[in-house]
Formats: sequence, C-alpha cells, structure tokens
Amino acid sequence: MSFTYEYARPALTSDCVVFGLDQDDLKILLIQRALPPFENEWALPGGFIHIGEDIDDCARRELEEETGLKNVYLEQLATIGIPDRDPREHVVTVAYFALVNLIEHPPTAATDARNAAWFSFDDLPTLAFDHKKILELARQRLRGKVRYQPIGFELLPKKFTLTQLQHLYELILEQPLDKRNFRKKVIKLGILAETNEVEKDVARRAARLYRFDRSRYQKLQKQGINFEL
Amino acid sequence: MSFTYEYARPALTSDCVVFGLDQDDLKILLIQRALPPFENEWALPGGFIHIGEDIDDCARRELEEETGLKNVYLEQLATIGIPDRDPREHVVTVAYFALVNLIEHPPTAATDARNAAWFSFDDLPTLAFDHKKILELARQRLRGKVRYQPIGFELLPKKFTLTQLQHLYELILEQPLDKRNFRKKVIKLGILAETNEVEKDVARRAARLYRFDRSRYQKLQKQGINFEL
DNA sequence: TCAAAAGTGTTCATCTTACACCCATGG
DNA sequence: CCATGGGTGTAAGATGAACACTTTTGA
Repeated sequence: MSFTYEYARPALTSDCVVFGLDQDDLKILLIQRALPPFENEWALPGGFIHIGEDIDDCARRELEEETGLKNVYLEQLATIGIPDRDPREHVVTVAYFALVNLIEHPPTAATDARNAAWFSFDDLPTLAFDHKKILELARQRLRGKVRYQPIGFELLPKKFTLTQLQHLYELILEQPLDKRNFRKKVIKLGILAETNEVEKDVARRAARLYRFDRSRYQKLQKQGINFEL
Repeated sequence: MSFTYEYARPALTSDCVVFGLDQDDLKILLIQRALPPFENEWALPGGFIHIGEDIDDCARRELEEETGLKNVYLEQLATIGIPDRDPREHVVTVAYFALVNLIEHPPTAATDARNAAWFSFDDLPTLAFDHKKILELARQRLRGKVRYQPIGFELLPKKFTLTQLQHLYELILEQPLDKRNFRKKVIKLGILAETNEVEKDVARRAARLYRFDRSRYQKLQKQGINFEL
C-alpha cells in the first residue's frame, strides 16, 4: 500500500525528552535504536506520527511502546524542521518533554525489543540525529519553567518531604538553596498540603510528608496569584 | 508530478500571528483567503511548507509572500496537529508569532492578490480553521513573555519615549502601570540608552527618546542577570 | 496663558537574604 | 550515646507600591 500526494511532504515524527528523578539524580530516558540510521545508537524515544493521530497522542503512544511509560506529564517543547537533520530525508520532529515519577511509575521493559535505559545528564552517550540539541533545549526549558510553574512535583512521589523538594529544585536549578528560606517560601505559597504522615524506615528523625494541592493551586491561579520559585 | 510514500503523511503548514503596534492599539495582521476551504474568510498568514525548507524559513516566506513583511521578529509558538482542524485532511501546523514595528515596516500590498489587513484584538472577524485559538494562544504567550524578555521593543520604532514604552506594556499586560515606578524600574534595568534627541512636532514639551541597547542586554544576560517587567 | 504631557522623590510595607542551633529518632 | 538530618527565627537590606506636583513647550 502507498500514498501519493501532489507535492512532496516532509515526514513528521515526535520525540520525547523524559526526565526522571532517581534518588538524588536527575536522569533522562533513552532508547537504543534497533534499526538504521544510527543503528544501536542511543536516541530519544519517539517515532513517526500516524495519519489522523494528534501529535500529543503520538508522543504518548511512542513513549509507551518504547519504554512502557504512560500517564506522564507531557508538554510540547519545540518543533524542529532543519532539512538535513535526518540523513534519509526531510523529517520534521515535534519535540516534547515529559516528567515522570520514577518511584511510582517505574519503566517496565519496552514492549518491542529495544533497549531502554536511564542516563545521568552528565554521563550521556552519543546521541542519534540532533537529539543532543533537543535534550539541551529541554533542560533549559525545565530550568526556566520550574521557577514559575509547579511542575517539579511531577518528578516526586505523591507524598514527599520538604527536603526532597528542595533537593529537586537544587538539581534542576543547579544551585544550592537555603533550607530555612526555601521552606518559608514554599509553605507561604499555599500550594502544599501537610499530611499526617511521616517518612518510614529512616535511621533518624522522620520528616513530615506533604503533597501538592493541585486544586488549591488552580484556585490561586484563577485569582491571578502567580507562583514564583 | 506527484510523490508517493509508503505510509500516509499529514500535510505540514506554518501560520503566523503578527502583532503590530498602531498608534495606541495592538493589532493583528490577517489575510483574506482567496481559495477554499474558508474562501473569502480571514485567516492567519501561512501556508504549506516546501520540501527541504526549514519551518522558520517557511513562516518567513509565507509572511513576505502574503503581506510583504520581512525581517521581523519571529518566534515559534506551538505545533497543532488535531486531526480534524482542517476539513480537507490531516494538516499539522507550526504556529509562530511575529512582532513588527508598523512605523518602520509598513506592510506593502501583498504580492499575490490576497487582501491583508490589520485588526484590533477586540474587533476581529470570524477566522478560518482554528486560527482564533492560535491567536489567543499567541496573545497569552506575548503577555507572559514580555515580562521577562525584552521583546516589546520589537513593536516600537528604534527610538521611542518612555511613555510609548509604558503604553505598550499597558496594552500587552492589560493593566495600568504607575508612571514613576515604571520609569525607575526600566531605567534601572540598564538596557535602555538615552539618545540626545527628543520628540518632534508635538504641541507640548517634547519627551526624550531612548533606544534599546541590545548589546548591553546580552552582556547582562550572560552575567545571569534576569530582566523582569 | 493655557493645555498637555514630561519629568521627578519619599515613605511604608513587603520580600529577600544570610545565618546557627537544638531536637527527635533509630541504630 | 551518637550520628543524621529535621525543624525553626531574626535582623538588615533590597525591592515594590502608592502617591502629586512642578516644568516645559507649542499653540
């Protein structure tokens, strides 16, 4: 079967930069390509869009097919269409970034035979296509966005300690934060709900667990109050 | 001539939301469609991408072909690929927004026969496709972005008064700003250069003209100083 | 001399930053 | 009883918000 058009069309793909928090390290999910071009090299999960499929859905589908991850936070990053970015032909890609909570959504084995693995940002393999650039764009965007939108919570378990939250911000922003000031600020924002629970199985005083109060955030947002780090 | 592919491909277009400052009103540039679908209706300038053409270039090309505008500030907005947004077939569009200085770059007549015209934001005609949504997305983005990136200057002539700048911000942010505080803040940012000139032909005290000091901005940016409103 | 907008400072409240110690817990 | 991180307050400086009058100019 084949499809014919009056004018030439670039191919269209979506690729996804998946961030995950693993212990105290921000990691990226990559897959090892099973086919040429760049066979056996590491790349962002992604693939060709199906006709009649929304691009977001494509990104989600590819992510699930290649890494087993689903129900993740997904956001469009940019669309890249430099003609020679794919050696085969003109391929335009819509890049996304995803944030996953590795504790509650561990990636299962990929359904197809490809290899998927998490890499530290500062220990990346060579990447296929222009995926290195896309990845860097995503890191920048994450850094920028985390300051004024509470997306960091997507990387944490539902219930987390303030120290975990602080570590996360330090990782993303790549700068140390003052413990007392951080706590004051984040609590004053009013988007965290204290739970009655504390950490378990720690060999020290257990920290109180909090959760992100999404409905409260939305209420504040409607009032025009804007979140800032 | 025709082109055949193994798998069906969506068509790919770019569309551009062009903002212009006309006196004291923020306007949008629209074109009247010459062909179906939505013949004679107003739409964003844009069109199909050529094979081997970068998407940015496509947006610029279409803008020039349809409105005569070139050398404008252009930035990617989002890519929209909901399958039924075009009645003909699956068309994915990469939306851009552009900022133009209407005084120094007046739109010449479109080179093809289409009609192009500026509309006030609150006096828009019905728009073809999902262009209304794209336009609103652009307005939001402009509002958000203008606070932490000095893109507003793209809408003003090279030399402008502080009052003009303030009016612009008031238009974009849709809120009044305090004159003294605005001036203090914008001058303290250090990205404006005072010129020796003043307004001409005004029936009152002439205001001093300033220009945006791009190199200074870039220097400050490298030092990690971040612009804010 | 009038109309119209230019230009300019101060005060008060709020927010940011810097900084160090005691406490609770499990091993 | 010790090691580990949890949890907490204050003071000084910087920033943001509110607010009104004089000056300049051309008509």
